Amino acid sequence: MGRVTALSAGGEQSRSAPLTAAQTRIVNAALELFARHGVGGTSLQMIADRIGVTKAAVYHQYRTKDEIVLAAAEAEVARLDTVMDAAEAESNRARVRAALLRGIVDLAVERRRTTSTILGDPVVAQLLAHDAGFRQVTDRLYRLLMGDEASSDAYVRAAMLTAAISGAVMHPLVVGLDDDTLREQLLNLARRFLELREPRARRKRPATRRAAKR
Amino acid sequence: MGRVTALSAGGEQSRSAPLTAAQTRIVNAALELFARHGVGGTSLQMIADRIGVTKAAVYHQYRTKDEIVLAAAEAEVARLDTVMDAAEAESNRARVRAALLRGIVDLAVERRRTTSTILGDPVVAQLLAHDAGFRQVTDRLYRLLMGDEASSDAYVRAAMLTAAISGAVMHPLVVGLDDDTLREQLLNLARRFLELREPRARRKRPATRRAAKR
DNA sequence: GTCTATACGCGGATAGAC
DNA sequence: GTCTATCCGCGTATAGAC
Repeated sequence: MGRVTALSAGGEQSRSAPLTAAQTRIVNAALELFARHGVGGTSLQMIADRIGVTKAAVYHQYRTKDEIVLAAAEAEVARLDTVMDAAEAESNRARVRAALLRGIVDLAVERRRTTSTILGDPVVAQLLAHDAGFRQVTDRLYRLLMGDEASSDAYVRAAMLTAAISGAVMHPLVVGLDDDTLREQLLNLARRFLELREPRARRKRPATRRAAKR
Repeated sequence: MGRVTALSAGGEQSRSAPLTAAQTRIVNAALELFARHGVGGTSLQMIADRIGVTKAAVYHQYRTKDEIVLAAAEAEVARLDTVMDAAEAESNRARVRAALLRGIVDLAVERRRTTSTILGDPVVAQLLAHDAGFRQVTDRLYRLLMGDEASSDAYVRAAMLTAAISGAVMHPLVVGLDDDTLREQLLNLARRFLELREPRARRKRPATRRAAKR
């Protein structure tokens, strides 16, 4: 199971092409601006001004704004990849899922003003849906979460769980909560949601492991 | 509490100023285009072209694009208001919550390609956060969902539940599922998530009380 | 009350010089 | 790699026609 993926020393990104110095400057500036003004509210001019160059100079590095958005999003996604690497090092499937859940919640809370703003944008979602590297990461995530189950129940469950975590951290209802409280409650509820079993056997510890229904 | 709002014949909206004929045409066109191209990807020109007028004619009805987005969003939110009206007619609190949950899930699935695309947009969320009528609706929703509970657990729970439902319906994992299946699974899991109780004897003080002001 | 004509500034995008 | 110059579409804005 333990597939080792090569990570760059900077830890900035893993699969896509390594960034040049100029590109790194652009992506970092973009990440800060996206978090503050949203993706649509950030212009190439703002990015250029922040670095101290002209709009066309930025344009020379990335031929379109979408490419910048994609590069910035991939930098965030790379963090998820790292979390999965760590989780996958655990010994059995239950431990892997537990470590993964904790890692995801930690990540979501830690970057509740950054990642969610970027990855939550519908334009970004559209872009990432067509990105091979990103799909690789999400596929891995869903496989780790649901195992080999392919039922509609498993799909909906995984969709709800990821949507709940990423959506809750930037939800208006919880803006007043500090990171520690949010993380604790989120992990607690997410864990129990993931452990929900089919309504048949209600909270009755089954003695034997149920046969894979598949 | 059960305020009866006058609904236009089309059932389009409830609390804000009633729309003129021209405004209704614009909002309807905007809703279709937003669902297809996203909010940021829809220009005033597209809206004007679809109705068969000039851009300036549209601008004459709504002085800014944000006003159009707001009007369109409110038309969607009005549906939620109707669902809450129906749920609140139930006899006791448990029944109200059950009817509400079913109504929310039905609504989310029915408009899985419309509502979520519009209300999920961060720009729209920002706009709605400053809209009095919208906050009234969401406050009512959260009160019906959580009762009078004001604990951080209740906040996180409500945030996760609403995020899970609205986020799951447009999640890549479930695009292949038909509406009936999605609705059934979603309702089932949402119901059980809402019924989760606080586990006993599991207290670990965070101790550090930091001012959560941001 | 609904629309047209026209214009301004900004944003993304491109070509070519240094 | 970075620049200037230029293009077109977009949101915004005003004045006025029916």
